[in-house]
Amino acid sequence: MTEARKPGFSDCNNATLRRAARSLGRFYDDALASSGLKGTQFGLLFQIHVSNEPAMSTVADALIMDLSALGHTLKPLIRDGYVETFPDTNDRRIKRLRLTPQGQAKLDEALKLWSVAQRQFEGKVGAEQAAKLRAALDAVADLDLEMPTAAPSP
Amino acid sequence: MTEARKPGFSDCNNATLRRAARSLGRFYDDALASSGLKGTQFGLLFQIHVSNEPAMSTVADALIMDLSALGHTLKPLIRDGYVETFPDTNDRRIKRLRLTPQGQAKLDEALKLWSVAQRQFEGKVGAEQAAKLRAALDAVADLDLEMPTAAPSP
DNA sequence: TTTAATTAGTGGCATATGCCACTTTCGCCG
DNA sequence: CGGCGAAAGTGGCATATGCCACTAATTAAA
Repeated sequence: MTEARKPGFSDCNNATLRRAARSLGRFYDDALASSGLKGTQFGLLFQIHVSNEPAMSTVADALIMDLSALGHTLKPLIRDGYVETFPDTNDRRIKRLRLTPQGQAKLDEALKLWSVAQRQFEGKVGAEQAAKLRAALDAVADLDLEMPTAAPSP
Repeated sequence: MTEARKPGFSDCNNATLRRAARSLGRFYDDALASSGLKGTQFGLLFQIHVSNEPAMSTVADALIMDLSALGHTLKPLIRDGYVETFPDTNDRRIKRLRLTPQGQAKLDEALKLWSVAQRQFEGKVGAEQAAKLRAALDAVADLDLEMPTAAPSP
């Protein structure tokens, strides 16, 4: 036996990941609080900002997020006038996204707050280490995980 | 020139972590689907299982979760008869938690499904690597992060 | 011991996410 | 061309999480 495992911390990769996400999420949320944005909203605005008037499905894909979940998450941002949608000229199914001027301004404001949190975090764990962790997380996120369900392809 | 670069989306530790959590969460959720439990519920049942009739605040603490959030998350599990509460004999403020026999059975059932997912995951990234990642995540979760902008304590 | 400060939970409100059932469009055939 | 299956979104339902305001019970002060 290795050691007396502390009774409470499971080996579950998922549980560990969620726990860390809750912890870090609160930190970033606190940092962004004065802007009125949550960490997720900031991330979403940023993703739209760096994309080229992306379709909703494109953003959902990039963030590995359910399309309907994206739709829901987008609502408060549209309601508050930070994001607007407009139809694709070629495919009427597609709704493209872009930041409004206010959205752009809000993002700029939030970026300042974000960078403080980011520096704070990297100061604690080290920029190197943080980069490595992000790389590992991206690798995990992009894994092609599939449960060995019955009947793969007949 | 330290500037002139837009912080790539992937530079945000929080966004990267959430993205990975969404991805992995879906995988574990899929694996547990037939049990009717979500990954978070499984984790919560497990935490209660390995603890000794813990108080709600103890569980919330272990999972780095807001106490009220725990209360909400607990509701469906109590409603479905997997968890029950009972008052602490010494401190009437405290509500302790335990699994019901059905909860225990459901956990046993879910553990089988979970281990398949867990093996699947570790088969992809390697058990060593997975353990390292969990350690890194636990370290991040337990960091004492605080924004320096907080009011100076007199 | 009466009171102030703290701790444990609850309930309400708001966002975050997912799945499923539908609807509208497209693109691809036969 | 007409129909069919895939793709993009929407809306509803349910869980996941947090914060805030409030209540009840304890403990530390005065």
